[in-house]
Amino acid sequence: MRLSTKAQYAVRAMVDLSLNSAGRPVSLKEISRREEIPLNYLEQLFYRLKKGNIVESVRGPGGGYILARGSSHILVGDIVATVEEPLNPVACLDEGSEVCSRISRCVTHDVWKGLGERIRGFLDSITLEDLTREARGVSSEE
Amino acid sequence: MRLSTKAQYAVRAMVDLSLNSAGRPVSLKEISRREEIPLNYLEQLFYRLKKGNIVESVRGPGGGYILARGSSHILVGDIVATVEEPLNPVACLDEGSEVCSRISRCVTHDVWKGLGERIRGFLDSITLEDLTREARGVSSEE
DNA sequence: TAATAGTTGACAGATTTAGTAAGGCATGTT
DNA sequence: AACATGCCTTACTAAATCTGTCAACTATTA
Repeated sequence: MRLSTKAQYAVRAMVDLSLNSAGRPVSLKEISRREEIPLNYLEQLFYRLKKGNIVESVRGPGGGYILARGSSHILVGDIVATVEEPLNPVACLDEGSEVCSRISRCVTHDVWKGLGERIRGFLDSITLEDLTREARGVSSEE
Repeated sequence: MRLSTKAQYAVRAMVDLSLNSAGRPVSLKEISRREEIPLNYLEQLFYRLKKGNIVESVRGPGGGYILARGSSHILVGDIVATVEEPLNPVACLDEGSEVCSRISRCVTHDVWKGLGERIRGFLDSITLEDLTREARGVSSEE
């Protein structure tokens, strides 16, 4: 029941972006250095994040990425779902899946379905703004 | 964010066991046939389930497995945690892990911690009895 | 003592994941 | 126009994990 590093990196990178963008675009190079995430890997993640309308890119020298909307309107669940395709705990909850097998199928099916809903519900209850605010608090305490 | 088939199989097998044990032990062979789960794989699972004190074994002819306690006292979370070792969404929540890296660590750390608690909480809110009762209802409806 | 059934460890094939590499494209500055 | 910056995209590989198989062993009962 592990979350991929994609999701972990993506959330960390988004917090970093939100924290360090003072109106200007933030380059992946910066984020890569600060968060110690391989640049090429970040590029893959931001390619998806852009397609998911979570960030926008600014090309050319001095370019980089900016948030597509206010951080209070970006949910952690959005970020995770964008980079980690199937957030469902089991395969038969995905689109166009076969009917599950045998007797107790519907029973356990509902359990996994409920679990998936809880996971999404929790991640959707936290905004990027929440994390950014908390991060500011944490770093100023030490 | 997938649950392993181990966990899925284990829960299905436990429902089957609970449903078909009328006082007598149920052999893995039976469960394997009904649930279409490879026998050798089931053996591995029940080896763990026994060590986790969820089932007890009866050896010899006519032997098999029985529940270690009433089905209302067996939680789905128990079953899943027993066969799927780390139920934590990220590695740094496991025992004896290193400190996470860089700035936003504590922030995202708490998110994953909360997520893990929600997952466990949900799975612990469902008993084997719940599933068994529901399974009886489902099969009699068709 | 033979048959049944659980016990246990080793292992292999398939799949997924994490990360690397490399080249192309678009944009702004000089 | 040319160059530098930095995003965009595909392809690939090494490692880890997952799923399932094999095989031999031990305990129990008829």
